[in-house]
Amino acid sequence: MEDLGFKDIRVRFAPSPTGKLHLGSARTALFNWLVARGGGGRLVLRLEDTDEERSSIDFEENILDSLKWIGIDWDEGPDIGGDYGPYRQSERMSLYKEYSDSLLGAGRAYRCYCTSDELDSRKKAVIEKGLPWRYDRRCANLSTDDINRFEEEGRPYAVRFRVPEGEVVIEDILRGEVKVDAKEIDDFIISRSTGKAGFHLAVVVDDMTMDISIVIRGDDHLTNAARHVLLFEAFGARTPRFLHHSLLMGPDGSKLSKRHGSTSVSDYRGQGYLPEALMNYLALLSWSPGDDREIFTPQELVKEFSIKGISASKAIFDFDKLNWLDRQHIKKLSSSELTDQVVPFIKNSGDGRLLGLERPKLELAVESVRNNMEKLTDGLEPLEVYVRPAGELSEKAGNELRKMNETGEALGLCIEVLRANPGTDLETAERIVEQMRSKAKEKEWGARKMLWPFRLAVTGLTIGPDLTHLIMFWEPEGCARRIEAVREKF
RNA sequence: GGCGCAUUCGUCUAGCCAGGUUCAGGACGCCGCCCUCUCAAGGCGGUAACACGGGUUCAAAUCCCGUAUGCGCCA
Repeated sequence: MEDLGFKDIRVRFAPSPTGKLHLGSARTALFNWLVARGGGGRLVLRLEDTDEERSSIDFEENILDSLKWIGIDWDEGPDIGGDYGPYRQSERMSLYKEYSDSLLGAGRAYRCYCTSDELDSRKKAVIEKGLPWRYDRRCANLSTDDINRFEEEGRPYAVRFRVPEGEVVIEDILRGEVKVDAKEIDDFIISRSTGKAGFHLAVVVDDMTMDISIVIRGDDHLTNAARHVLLFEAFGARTPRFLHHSLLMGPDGSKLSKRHGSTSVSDYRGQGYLPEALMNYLALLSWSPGDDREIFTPQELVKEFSIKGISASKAIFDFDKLNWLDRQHIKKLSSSELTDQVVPFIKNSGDGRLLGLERPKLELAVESVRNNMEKLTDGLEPLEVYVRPAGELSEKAGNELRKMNETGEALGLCIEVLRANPGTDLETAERIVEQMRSKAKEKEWGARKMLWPFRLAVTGLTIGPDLTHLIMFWEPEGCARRIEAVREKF
């Protein structure tokens, strides 16, 4: 991680608990986390829960759980506290009021008594003329008389920020200096008529009082950042550096949403993706180490990550690549680790038969279907081969067996070889397969003539794991019995 | 509508800042071949891009200016 010129890096991730943790948000959180962990900084988790209608404790839990699951931890937050708390905006309302009042007192903000109906009709009129609507500053310079009259009427008021003239410069790490003419910004509301803080004020007060040095968030806030810079300046505070990363898009190029399928981290968890694979994939969208490497563990990401490697252009979510990456991470797990990962999904599937297996057998079984897995859940169906009763053939398998000549003879030879080679290790299994091959050769058969009926008889299926795994699982004698069970039916 | 940001294979990207070594490299996907008892996995090969138009320069994916498109923000 390069030196960004900060003595103390403090970054923050500030989700609204109005939905499950979205992949896009997770990506934002990841960038923050990588900057913090890679640069010896601190990551602050802040909940922007001011929307009481839509916020819920369930979503809050989902967000925290999802972050933890994917491997992101934080140094300060609503669950663990910290020196800059509280970390829920709903608990910081008096702070916002204080700052809003200070702006009011300094003349940098003013009371606006316009009702939303009045605003709407004026807006409509302006737009009909084809002009861009901005707040018309009707209340910007109210006389004392006017104010007194409104107050006597008991009219509620919002507080608007008095946007000064001039050019606003946003120092963005990815995009350089982004300049916005303050004329483009209307006098936005910093405190609603309900007394609640406006979004922009809350964000700035929080970032300021929480001593955030780099604000890393989505591109959708880039133009909002101009408002924020103005507020920082009005408060006489140091403006943080910004990094606005690109947004996550769906395959059709629009913002990733439910239309494109699952969008929440917990959905992917449920579908059997490994957390390190999802993290790896999210990091790879918009970030590259500068060379050809693509597969990274979380630790490697922290080590290799650099802001310089982030691209400013859009990122389209590609399910195929995620699946491929998940497979790569599945390959890295030991049999035992992989089994640990798969077991919860077996439990979830309600198939008790597999759970009845002894651990070594289960590991063997799981190992044998590893190459069929893109996701952990992909292992479930192929695993069923191990709990099929002996002698039961699928329709396809039965047809295949009947189709072949000299099946009986082949199966007999298989049994012979199996019984001649007791043993449960891989070497024995390999030897058995080899001997079956040589028997076939002696008969001047292709290997298929021997091995295909063997598979069909032992598993009852036309697809399944490698023969050596089947032999190790049932052991030679078990295989022989399973073959006999099939022969009885012929 | 105004403003802002972005634009290299279908997708993620390397290269761009410090122009020539690039008729543009890697990965996913797709296609083909090989391996093979099955399904996979794996190996090998192929497909496919510098948005467009002007400049600057001996030379531009790389620098500058426009245009187009996409996305975002303001409502």
